[in-house]
Amino acid sequence: MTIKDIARESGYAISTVSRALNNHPDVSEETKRRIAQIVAEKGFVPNSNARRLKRQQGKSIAFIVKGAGNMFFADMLVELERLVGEAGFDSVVRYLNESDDEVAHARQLCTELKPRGLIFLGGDSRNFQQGFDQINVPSVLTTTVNSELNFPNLSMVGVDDRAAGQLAIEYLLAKGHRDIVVMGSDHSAIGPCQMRLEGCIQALSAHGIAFTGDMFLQSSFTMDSAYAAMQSYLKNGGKATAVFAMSDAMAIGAIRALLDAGLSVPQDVSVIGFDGTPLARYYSPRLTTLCQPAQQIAKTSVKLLLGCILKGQPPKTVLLQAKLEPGSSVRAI
Amino acid sequence: MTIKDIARESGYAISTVSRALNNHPDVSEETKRRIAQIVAEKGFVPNSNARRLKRQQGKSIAFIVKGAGNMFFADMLVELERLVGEAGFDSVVRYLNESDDEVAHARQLCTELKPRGLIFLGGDSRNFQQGFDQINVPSVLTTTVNSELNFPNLSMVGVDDRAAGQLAIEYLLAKGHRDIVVMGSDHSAIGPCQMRLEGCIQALSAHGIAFTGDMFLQSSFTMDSAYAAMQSYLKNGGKATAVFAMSDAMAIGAIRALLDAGLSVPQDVSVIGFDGTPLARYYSPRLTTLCQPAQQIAKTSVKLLLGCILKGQPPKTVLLQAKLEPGSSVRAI
DNA sequence: CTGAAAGCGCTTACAG
DNA sequence: CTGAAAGCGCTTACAG
Repeated sequence: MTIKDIARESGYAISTVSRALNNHPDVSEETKRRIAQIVAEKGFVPNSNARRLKRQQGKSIAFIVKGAGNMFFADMLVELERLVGEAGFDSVVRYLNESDDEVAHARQLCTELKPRGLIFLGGDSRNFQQGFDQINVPSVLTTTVNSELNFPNLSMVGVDDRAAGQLAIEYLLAKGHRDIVVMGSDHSAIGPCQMRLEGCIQALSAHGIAFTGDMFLQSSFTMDSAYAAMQSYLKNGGKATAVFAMSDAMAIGAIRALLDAGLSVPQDVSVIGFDGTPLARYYSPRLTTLCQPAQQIAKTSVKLLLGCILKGQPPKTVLLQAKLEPGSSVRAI
Repeated sequence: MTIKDIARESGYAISTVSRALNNHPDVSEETKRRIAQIVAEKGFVPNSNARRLKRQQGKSIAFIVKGAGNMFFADMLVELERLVGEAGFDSVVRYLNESDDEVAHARQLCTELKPRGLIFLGGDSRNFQQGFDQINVPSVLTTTVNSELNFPNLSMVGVDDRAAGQLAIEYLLAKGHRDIVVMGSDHSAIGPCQMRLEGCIQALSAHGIAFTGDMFLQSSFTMDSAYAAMQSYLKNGGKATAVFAMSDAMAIGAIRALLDAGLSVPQDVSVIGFDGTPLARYYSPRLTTLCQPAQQIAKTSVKLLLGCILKGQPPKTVLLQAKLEPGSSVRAI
């Protein structure tokens, strides 16, 4: 079943059928209607390979996701796909490990798929600095903004990570905690973790507490990894009264390790997460967390991307604020 | 940069370049090497649209997922994508609502994308009975097996849902519970819920307990929906001492509702989940759950699918057993 | 082992 | 408003 069959069936030429299918302005309504009817009758769907070959570009947006197990990204992704779908784009998703080079993968994807746009969920600025200049489709780096990144086709949408890190620590300080530990991924990578950590350090030093290396627990953004990190911290005699984990998944992994060590949360140790995933509200204890405005991030990301693709608008950087959502995983001491 | 450029650059004809690119047997090693070198040098990647248009089929496997928020499916999907990726296939994912007709969507996807195979995560037998005969690519219905489904291109891999339902109830009965409530999605749909419920009813009646409609709480496979279902059950004076929820997400939603009503788990109410997602181990209380062998299901599904696609093997039905994983969300009374 | 040529199913100037 | 024709970048019989 091809456009040829529809042409024969309807009595119109192939080109007219094509135009009708694409809702081209200069086809009479009558013709459009008759062709639409036959198309519906036969259940015809245009071959997207042929279409893309001609158009020399797909109708797709590619998503590059760093960390397949990242709950926050997973939730975001569903929303993002819904939004681009509404705008008539297909979406293709590529999952990467946290350590993979997302920009190199994106370059490959571009030559392969010719997507109209790219959305990165998570990313390391160093990779962008090194290779993003070879990418020329409109892109948005979502959930991270780094002011050092400056490309004519890259928008950024995310929360103010430094302010959020500061907020987390100030909250714990206000609750009387002095012995605080921060859990994040590799902070030498220039990304949200580094920014959040900077905020932490700033807040701590404003209260006369010097940040030292043993106050940082390294973990990837998974429950398993956080569990292991917290377990080894405790084994080494760690005695913090509060933990700031840079994702809800990390927080949950850490809490499990605390519970398994016979400690309770928040009686013995307070824990604050990051992201504000639905799970934070459902976990027990209900997680105190820095809530990222996921809906707004998703909506803004898609809006900016479509603006670039469809209207040639310049890229933009949108910085949103994370909001502290109190749960019951932190207590005052 | 097209195959034409490579042809000019290398001095070979387009057709030879194409054959070299596809590692066709009757191209001399020497030629292959020289062409490979130029391809690497130029960073040439064949246009997959043109390729697919010619071949009249993609190199992709399509995944149809019912329920974007289903944690179990999400974890499965990552593993499935990894496996088909290793075998050299692309994967494309389509998320559907629980109420959508997955077979109708699959049909559309087939004409659009010409995938080599289909993997359904979740599915309603009625939809298959009605429309699957129009799908002719090798497919597997994963996480559900229904003996009434019989198609020459449909494999099924999943746990014995009836036995699993029985197991859950027998466990609760053995712990002394008599007042048990079952939470699942629409059980008039012919699917895993119905099968599990049948197992439940069988186990109950073997112990002299008649199953009545008020012992079933309907909910979709999300935390939110389970929360609402449990909340309204409690509001109506529900007094069960144990809940069997047909997914871990449901169990977590139900637990939150119990906690919010001032009840504690498992002291006041015991809860048993289903799936054995990683979260079950991390939740507190650690969830008692019927663990599906996700790795094995994924591996088997991909093996069967590739067998059908690559070697023309007939479809198979593989029934695995769920295993009760004790946590601390159930107590003996 | 290699080349010239047809054709996959569309879209889109160009003509009318 | 509609049609005839070229061509997107590949693959693959067919011929040599």
